Amino acid sequence: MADVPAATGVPREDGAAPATDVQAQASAPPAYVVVSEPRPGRVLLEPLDADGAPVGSAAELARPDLAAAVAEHERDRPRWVWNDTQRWYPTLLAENVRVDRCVDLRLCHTILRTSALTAHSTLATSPASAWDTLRPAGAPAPTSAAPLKAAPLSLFDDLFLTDDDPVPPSSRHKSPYERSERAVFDGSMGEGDGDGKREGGGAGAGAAPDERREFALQRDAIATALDPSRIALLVAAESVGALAAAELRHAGLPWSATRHDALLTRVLGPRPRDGERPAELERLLQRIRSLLNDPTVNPDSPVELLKALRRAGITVDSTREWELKTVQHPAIEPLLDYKKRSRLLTANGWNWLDTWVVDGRFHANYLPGGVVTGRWAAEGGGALQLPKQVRSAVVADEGRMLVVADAAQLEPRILAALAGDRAMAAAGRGRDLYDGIVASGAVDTRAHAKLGMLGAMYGGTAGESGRMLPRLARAFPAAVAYVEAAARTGETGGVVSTRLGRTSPHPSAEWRDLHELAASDGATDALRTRARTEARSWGRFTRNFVVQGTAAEWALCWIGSIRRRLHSLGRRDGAAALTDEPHLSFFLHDEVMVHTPAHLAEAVAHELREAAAEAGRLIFGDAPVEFPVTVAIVDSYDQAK
DNA sequence: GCGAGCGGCGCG
DNA sequence: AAAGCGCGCCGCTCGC
Repeated sequence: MADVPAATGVPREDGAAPATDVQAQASAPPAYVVVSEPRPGRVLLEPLDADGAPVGSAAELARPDLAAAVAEHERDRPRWVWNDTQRWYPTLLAENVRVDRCVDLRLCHTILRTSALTAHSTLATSPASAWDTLRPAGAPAPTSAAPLKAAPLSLFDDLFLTDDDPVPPSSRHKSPYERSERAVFDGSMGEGDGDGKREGGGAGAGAAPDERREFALQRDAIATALDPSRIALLVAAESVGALAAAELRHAGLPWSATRHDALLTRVLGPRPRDGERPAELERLLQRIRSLLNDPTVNPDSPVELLKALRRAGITVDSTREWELKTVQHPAIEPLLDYKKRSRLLTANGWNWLDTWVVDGRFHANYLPGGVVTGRWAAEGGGALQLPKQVRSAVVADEGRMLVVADAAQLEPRILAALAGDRAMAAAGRGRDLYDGIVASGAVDTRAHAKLGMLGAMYGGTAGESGRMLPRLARAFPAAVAYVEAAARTGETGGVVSTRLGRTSPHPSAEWRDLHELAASDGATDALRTRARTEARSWGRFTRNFVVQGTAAEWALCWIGSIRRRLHSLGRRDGAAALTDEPHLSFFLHDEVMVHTPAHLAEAVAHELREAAAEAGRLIFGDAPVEFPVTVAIVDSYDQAK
């Protein structure tokens, strides 16, 4: 059992030592500062040493004083430990306070509760707590009219009522967490600091806030994990991602409302009055109605449209674009044109512009960990679905440039590294991976290589994609075997994990019931067929989970490294605020955009490439897989390709 | 009149 | 060319 820390008097009442005294009293700067809210409007800051034991004095202050206190502490670059980055960081950024590092307890809790690497830990085996149901804090809407959902009720009020439990013992072992987290994201790689041990220390008596108890549980889970360095890197990356997400939202994507309006006017006609169709849509509507011989049909209604098409002798099963394209009929061309332009109006039209672009910026709300695989989600404005059609409205400020980078063939490269497939690694070395697959002789064209690899990673069996699979399996047996094994695990109800240990959810109770029923003696053929369909479907999910999830981990490490490098560039350049230095302004799974002073654009491009190589090393060590990025330095987003 | 669910389509 | 993974958001539909 690990040490039970000695009790230390931790002043926590009003009048406790102000934050500025902490450094004077402590022999060494705190490794962590835990941020909590003992009661509404008050904030408690508790410095901890590298072992998680209290050091110096805690300080309680009023919420408006937080930014100044954080800025003061930040000189020592502690890791800020808080329940939810989205809850604390936006207000700090609003006061121009940037922090280097944090532990996002909410996000890390989710990972550690479900990871196969920490399945035996106290954290994972304890009954569910409020940490399991905590939703990210609702971020403030960019305008009062913005349709962001209201912030969900905080569950932390409950947490503060149950803080009398004993503090769980933290591990005596020094986890690689310290080392890898610093090496990764602080630029201290190779400095070899942080190995000095301090055993014991006080964990405080009784009244520790839930954040500290949760933090101790998480540290224990990491230290006792099957492969601590992987899960440690994952939670560090997840947390730095949370910082980056808040900074991305804070900075926003530079957006020219003028250019956007010009684009809309070009495609749709002048902005109509509320409730009216733009002229170009009206024109197309009349043509469609006339050509279908139906003076009232509404093409926005799939039900009505389908009926009208059938009356006109067009037999289709849906009104999807790809199906309509197979039809020969004069009404089809204007109909597809209508759909295209109508989509622009409803998804990214004037209403979108009014709602989401404020003072020349689109402030997307990114949700780290929002996708089950570990990808980010986004809400509000469809940030992760920005159509290529409107990217010409993303324009750098005067004197600045956009540096756009995307990871080339990221997912198949991730698979090659995961599977240790030397042939596939070689195919991607120094060139486009799909070209390399063609050069290997496995398939005849780049399009086939891409189709085949996507099919292998998504579980496609039909058509061209399925036909490529046997060839790929011969040329790259390790890679194909890897995803096949992941699929098989899912089909039989098992869980799979990414490289760093994010673990897939278990199939639902209904899924398991269906399987038991189908396996029993009296099962009908129909039931068995359904069960097999469901099994394959879940197998496709787990198959893709390992690749998409590990690619997301790569992206988190990339972003963490980029963020550190850009800040360093900015400091050397004398920038005072986040938005003065080169900063991330957009993120899209395997692509980033940096908004930078023009004179630093080349340096930024260099750092983006270096960061990609660093991400590969962090996750895969010396595996001979390259992660090249294509970089474009442009004035507007549409120029990057 | 409200809201869950669906069809459709944008992104990776 | 139109299957296979992960999302968010729109307008419409349909049941309450």
